[in-house]
Amino acid sequence: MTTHQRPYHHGNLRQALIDMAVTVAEETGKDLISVREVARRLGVSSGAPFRHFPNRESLMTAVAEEALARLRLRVERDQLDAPIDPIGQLKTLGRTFIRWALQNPTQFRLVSSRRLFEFDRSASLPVHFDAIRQVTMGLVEQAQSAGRLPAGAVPEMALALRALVYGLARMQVDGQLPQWRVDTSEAERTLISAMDLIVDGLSRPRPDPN
Amino acid sequence: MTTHQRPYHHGNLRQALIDMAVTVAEETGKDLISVREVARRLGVSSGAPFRHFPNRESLMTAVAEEALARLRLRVERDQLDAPIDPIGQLKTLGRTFIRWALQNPTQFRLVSSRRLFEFDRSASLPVHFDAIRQVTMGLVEQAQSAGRLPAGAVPEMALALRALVYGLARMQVDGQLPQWRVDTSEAERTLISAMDLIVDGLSRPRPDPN
DNA sequence: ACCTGAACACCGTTCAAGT
DNA sequence: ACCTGAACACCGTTCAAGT
Repeated sequence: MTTHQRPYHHGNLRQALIDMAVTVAEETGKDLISVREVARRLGVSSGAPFRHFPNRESLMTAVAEEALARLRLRVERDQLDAPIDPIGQLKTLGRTFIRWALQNPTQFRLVSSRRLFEFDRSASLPVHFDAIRQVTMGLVEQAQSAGRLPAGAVPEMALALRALVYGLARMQVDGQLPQWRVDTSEAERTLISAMDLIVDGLSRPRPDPN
Repeated sequence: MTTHQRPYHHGNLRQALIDMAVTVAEETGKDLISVREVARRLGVSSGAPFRHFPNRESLMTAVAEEALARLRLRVERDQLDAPIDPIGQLKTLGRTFIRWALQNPTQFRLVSSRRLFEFDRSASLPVHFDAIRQVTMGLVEQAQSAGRLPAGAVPEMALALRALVYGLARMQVDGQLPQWRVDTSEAERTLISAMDLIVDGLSRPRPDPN
């Protein structure tokens, strides 16, 4: 009976701003979105976003927080179905990371490059980040004590393995794969198989159970 | 005898714009520099830069072209003094890349992320990029036929090794190392030793010469 | 409580006019 | 040939006023 005029109050503007920020970044291909454009696309005035976020940086922080929480969840969920051996679990971790990055390039860049907000000013970002890092280090440690990975400082090996998957994912997201003669359609396959190549090259055979 | 009033014509504005763009990016910590600020800092009008570059993107392309040419030169020069064996040469290549990235973070990000210009629209960027890629693949091939690296597709192994050093360098430049408990003062050492850990873990002993 | 819309100090880019 | 400076259509952010 009432005409569906947009109401004066939006209702859930905060979440809508977070979602629209990602959409706009994806559509324009620019990481630095315009708050005015986000507001425009949501049909609110240019000042409205600033009722929910003190500035653009804090809107970007909210986007990053949501994204990293999702990655952590996916890491933890995927580990439940992973093979029993630590090498297989490390590969699963790498796959989860690469797939998430390729499916959420905007959020991946935002969370990773941190140029659009202050990572440490967030309560949740360092916590989620560290949870994933602890999973990585735990698997490296297990693999080493099972004799499946060469000895060496755990944090350094974990850093190197993370750098490998981070580098692979970023090369794709940064558009470098065409220069490496990798077709977009087979990007994910190629990245995962490049990771496997390194992990398999590093890993020692399962010790004879006798 | 004449007072040193700034002359109407700058003389070498093109190069000055390229250099000042990097300086401003480094000082502000923002990759997206303002052309107006660059002009202001050089004491020219806001329109002057557009006599030398049709738009900001093309100024950034010029910065990237200069930077990548320098990296290529450094790669080629450093290879001359590298150890004779291909594993040592691969490590030297990785070191060159990591050091360059850490010493030129702004240019590294610009060249790598490519979000501020069109990589393929440049005549020189793809050429320099490919030169470095060919060096990488050549070393991988040599190492494999000497039995020092596990067998496997050369392009994939080269991609993986590049991703490793790219990832390591980017983690530092993106400010992630504090979360990995790596102190800034020892960043370079740590990254290089993480790379060595992987390359050593991958490499097979030199075959007995008998 | 939340939103509007004018205002301010910025941008990138253009272009007629100056040297 | 190269540079100036006003102009235009944008920004992020603030804030009095509206609902």
